Amino acid sequence: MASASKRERLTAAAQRVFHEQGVEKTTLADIARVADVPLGNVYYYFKTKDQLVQATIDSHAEYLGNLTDELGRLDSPGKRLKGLIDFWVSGRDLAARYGCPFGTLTVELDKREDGLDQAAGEVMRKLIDWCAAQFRSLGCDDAPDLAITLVGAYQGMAVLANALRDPSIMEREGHRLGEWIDSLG
Amino acid sequence: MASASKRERLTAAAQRVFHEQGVEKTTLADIARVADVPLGNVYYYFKTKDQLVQATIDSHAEYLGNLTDELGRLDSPGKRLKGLIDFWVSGRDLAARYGCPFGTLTVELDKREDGLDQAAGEVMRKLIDWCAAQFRSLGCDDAPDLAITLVGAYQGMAVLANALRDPSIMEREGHRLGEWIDSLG
DNA sequence: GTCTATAGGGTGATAGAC
DNA sequence: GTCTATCACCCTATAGAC
Repeated sequence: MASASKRERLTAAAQRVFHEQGVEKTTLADIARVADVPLGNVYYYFKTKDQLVQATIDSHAEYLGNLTDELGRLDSPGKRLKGLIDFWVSGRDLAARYGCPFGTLTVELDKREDGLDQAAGEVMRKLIDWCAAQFRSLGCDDAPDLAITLVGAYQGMAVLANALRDPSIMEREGHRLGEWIDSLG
Repeated sequence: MASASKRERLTAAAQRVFHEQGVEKTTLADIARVADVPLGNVYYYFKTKDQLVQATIDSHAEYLGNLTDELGRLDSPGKRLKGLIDFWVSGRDLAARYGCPFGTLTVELDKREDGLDQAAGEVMRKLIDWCAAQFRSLGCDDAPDLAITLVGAYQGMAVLANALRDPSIMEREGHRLGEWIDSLG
């Protein structure tokens, strides 16, 4: 179906350009050009720019859902958490240039109060809850706090890798987090 | 001097509004209104919007410089680092609503490549270097890495406190960081 | 469903009076 | 030094042909 394909191309383009330029600086013309769709046609698929932002949040949520589903097949909670860390580190070059694809979007949307900020926060909470479940399986009684520490460490290392334009920060911090997980199991 | 006062009012207004709304979404009219200065007059003090962004970065750098100078008077590196953590935690309510005042600015500017991104990165590096000096005084041989971990932990907790609109995250994480510092000394 | 043309509103920046 | 008026441009969104 050609229309579904165009919608997907627009969503993918929006996700990429929002990450590289930020939401506010990005124009619908930017997204239309990257998606190779005429500008006026964008409005057939998304009635407002905010709907493209919502589609981007949904896309991140779906991607994270698939990722945690896959990690869930690993046979121990420690392996699952370390698998998540490996995934984060594998994105170090992109994070060093444009920041965490989902974190920077969340930070930008959090300055608003129109619902899109909460939508992004819910996706973040879902990831934290998944981590907390793994820590609980490891036998930790302060699992929710440990989940905050883990996801916070990732968001923080992404901010610094981005600010200093240094992906190796994420390798070293990822390694440290891996040893931390091992020390808990 | 009235002109210096207006310049300061514009800088302070820019810093506040950039934090609350983000740089891209903020108009010069927003800043002029908050500073109580007529719109056209802004251009007498700052020839472009980017110069207001640069003034904001300089203001953050000066504030952080004053803070580390004050903390430097404490009589042990452990107290200095924990003093920095206390300062971070004391800003938890603002961070939960709008993120770290300097971190969110850096994240937004890092999507550019016009020099303002590097200017923000240098201020972040200065803070990390100060922390590294404290860890060195504590006798740690991987002081630079520990500094990255500490500042990264702060940036990360600020992102999560903001995304989840929960300042208590910064209290708990701040407490954890304090115990971590104690365990090193 | 697809696309062109354009409306309508707002933005950064400037010219020039005082 | 201070401020008003306004330009020139760009953006989101719509109307309507095909």
